[in-house]
Amino acid sequence: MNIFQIFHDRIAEILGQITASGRLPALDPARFVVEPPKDAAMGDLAANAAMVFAKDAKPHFPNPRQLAAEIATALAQSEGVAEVEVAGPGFINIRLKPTVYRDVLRGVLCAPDDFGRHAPSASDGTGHSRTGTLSGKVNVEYVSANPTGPMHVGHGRGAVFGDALANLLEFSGCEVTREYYINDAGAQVDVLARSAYLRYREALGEAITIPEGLYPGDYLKGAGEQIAKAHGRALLGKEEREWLAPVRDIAIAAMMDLIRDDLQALGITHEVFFSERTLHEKVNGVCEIDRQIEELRAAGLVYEGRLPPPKGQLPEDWEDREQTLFRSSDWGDDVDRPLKKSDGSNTYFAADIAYHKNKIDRGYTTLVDIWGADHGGYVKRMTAAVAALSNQKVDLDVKLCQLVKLMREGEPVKMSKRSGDFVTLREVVDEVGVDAVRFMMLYRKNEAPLEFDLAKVLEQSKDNAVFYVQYAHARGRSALRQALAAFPDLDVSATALSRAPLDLLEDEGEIGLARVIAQYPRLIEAAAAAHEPHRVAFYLYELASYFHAHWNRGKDRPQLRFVNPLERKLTGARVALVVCLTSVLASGLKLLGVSAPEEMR
RNA sequence: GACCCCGUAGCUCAGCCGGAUAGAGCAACUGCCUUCUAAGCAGUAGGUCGCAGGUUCGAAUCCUGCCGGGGUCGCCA
Repeated sequence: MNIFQIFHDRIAEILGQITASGRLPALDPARFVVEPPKDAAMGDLAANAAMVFAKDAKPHFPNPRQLAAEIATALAQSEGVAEVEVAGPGFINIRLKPTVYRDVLRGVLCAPDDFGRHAPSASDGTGHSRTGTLSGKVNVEYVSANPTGPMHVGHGRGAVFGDALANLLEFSGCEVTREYYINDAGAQVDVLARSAYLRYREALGEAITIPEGLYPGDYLKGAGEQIAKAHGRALLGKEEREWLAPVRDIAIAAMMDLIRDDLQALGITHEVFFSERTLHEKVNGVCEIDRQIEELRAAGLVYEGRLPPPKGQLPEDWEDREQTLFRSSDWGDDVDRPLKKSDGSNTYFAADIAYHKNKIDRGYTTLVDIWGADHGGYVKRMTAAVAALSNQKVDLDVKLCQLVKLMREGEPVKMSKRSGDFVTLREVVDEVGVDAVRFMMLYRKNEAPLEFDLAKVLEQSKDNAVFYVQYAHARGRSALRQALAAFPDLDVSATALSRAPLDLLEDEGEIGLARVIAQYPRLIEAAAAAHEPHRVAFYLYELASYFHAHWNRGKDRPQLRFVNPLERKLTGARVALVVCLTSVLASGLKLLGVSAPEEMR
């Protein structure tokens, strides 16, 4: 039950009636919003419809306040409305009867897991929000780290972000596929293979030194042993071109096992692992990438031509030559982009075109790619490509995650050079736990840089948002346990709680809590439409803070406490409220992939 | 040189397709509590929203140009 949605619909209906009376043109209801007012003293809901439509209404309503007044009058008759007033330049402020919040709470109690959820319904029109489509098949591609070593902290951010976004979209009614694009083609995996080959020789007893340019990490020892196990001494002394492919296969598989373990430690699983190499594999002499290029050429999107040299620092080996170009500048990119390297092989972009075409062909209506910020320069061409490939039918939203700066007590953590590596994601997860990592990485906009303080996230204090939110949940669960201790026969089943005398919830703090709870569905919809899971984290913090503040008032005023051994009915009503609260906290935490503990001890 | 992201309180950051007096936490200052409702509570103070224009009834939000920080810039993925 989304009260904001309900009143948006009602106001749209009233506007429709005014239109029918000939005093307004037909208007798009998606243009106005119903939102919580700036200040709770102004009421429960605020609508800006009269101001948004001021221009259209001018002939019959010279100023927005007059239109607002007419809407307000009609709205005052509406169910659940206590009072409507026009304020400021033309806001319509609605004060609700307390029964509305009781209905909301009962809704939560009856179906705690579904509050805020949008069923994957068909075309009832409600799947479309004002900012994005919240229905249909969505592919979220995230992590997609090169299979050349364990994940580092930066990868972790994209991983957590993508996973939470996927959860959020699923909860909002989309059919979501979580996908990992394995960059298992190209020079980097050859370097990996050469590095693994050294480890293979090492596993067979040779003393090795790892030259500059190869991966020195210890994590390749396992791969070396696997190669030794599979091939014995057979690969020793052979030419690289003989051992490269088999070694590479084993090394990549080993690295993917490593990465999958890292992801598992973060609670992340993908449904699809898509191998870039499959796009390069030739069938009857033609690979998927070439096939796509030729299709695009036939469609006039690919041509042979020259590119002006890049301004600024000119690459040393720049040579002006004719090459195969994708007409991305026709679709919003700055210049056309090359698809072939000088040696005739395909560029990464060419492979990515084929890959995204594959996703389009699998029937997704929205594609979301999660990339590191260093790939920012790549966004336009990919967006252009998807637009061209799908004839603008499919949306691509690329979300860039900024880098993570690891701190400890405010001091930057030194990157360990020990294994030729940085601080791995696994080390961080092992040190502070998956909940802290996930929550903190989501407690920031994706495009803002993130400082992650290893000491702070373990603090058990209000300064630490993870703790604060989880504590609110634990505290709520504890209240429920206390109620059961005071009234052992108290029925806390969903049906019983939904029949609790909620009209006894009269305190401003209780009503305020209900008000924030009622905002959850709206928050979810907005966060999902904007592809911004961080909003969920901030909402949870706010909800927790309302709860803690109310709880603290009970210290001085015991009559406000949730459990009162002398007041069975009142305790029942407050327990119902607390169950609503913990349900919403648990629901939001689940979307973020963070646990909702029963206690913090 | 071009493109992308960022610039909001001393610090770290929110601010939901333009909306009412720009918010929170930390730090600072002032009180309160010394608990059994568990790792404090309440309050005060603090901002030319980088700068300058523009769009409009209205701009932190949209547009343009600067300034500052970061990133990227055929044949790395």
